[in-house]
Amino acid sequence: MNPDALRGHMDALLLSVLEREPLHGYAIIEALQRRSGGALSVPTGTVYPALRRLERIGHLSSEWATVSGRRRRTYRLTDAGRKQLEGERSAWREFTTVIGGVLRAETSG
Amino acid sequence: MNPDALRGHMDALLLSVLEREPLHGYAIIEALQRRSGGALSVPTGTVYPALRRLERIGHLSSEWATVSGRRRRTYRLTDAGRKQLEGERSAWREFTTVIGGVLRAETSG
DNA sequence: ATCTACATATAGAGAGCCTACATGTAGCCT
DNA sequence: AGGCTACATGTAGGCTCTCTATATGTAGAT
Repeated sequence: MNPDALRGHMDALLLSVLEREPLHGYAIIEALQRRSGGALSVPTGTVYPALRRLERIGHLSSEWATVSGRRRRTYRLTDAGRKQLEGERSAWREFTTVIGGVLRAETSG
Repeated sequence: MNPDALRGHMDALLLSVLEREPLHGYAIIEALQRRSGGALSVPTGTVYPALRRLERIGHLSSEWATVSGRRRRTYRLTDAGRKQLEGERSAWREFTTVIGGVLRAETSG
């Protein structure tokens, strides 16, 4: 998967895996990999900064926990984040329709 | 359309509009707009450098022409460009499948 | 002791899309 | 003559995000 292709879709992915339940960063990476059937291996250097950014703009909130001696930062969707996820989903549909339409275009012009 | 979403898909769009016939930059911009039903307004500052880049890596070739007093640089697909377009199309299908799958995921995990 | 899995974080690089600006022709209108 | 719009190409610089590489530390197995 070309990294550049993920641009602008990372937020949607992260919000999406957090929709059902709060997760910490490491678990989010695993969830993305599992849900994508192994196609998505998003590096920590991408995910952790992205999560912090999403928290900064109010789409996520986080709290620390210690589980069996290891510190975790667990993120959950805020109300704004849930609303944002809706927006991301409809943006995704529009995006695929538009780009897909151009790529498929067999008609004149 | 969020600019970042286009990242990594610009090449596919440009190669795609050049598939049937050679076009110059300005006409390419119009073609993208027309084919997308008005959704894509790609600025000249994006298109012209991108076309040059695609020529540099051998996916396009160009030649100058003067039409009614105005200079045009007309781009056409090379064989490599045509092959690349195939690759872009299958990459697009995989991309939408993977991301779409994660965004839609309602199943456990 | 050493290795792997778990867990978070940052610095810096790289790339590409955008805004803004620069340049010039043609044609229409006043 | 002057001004406006459409046509046509191009570059400089900014911005933002993703990635690579690196750092730090715990737990558990060998």
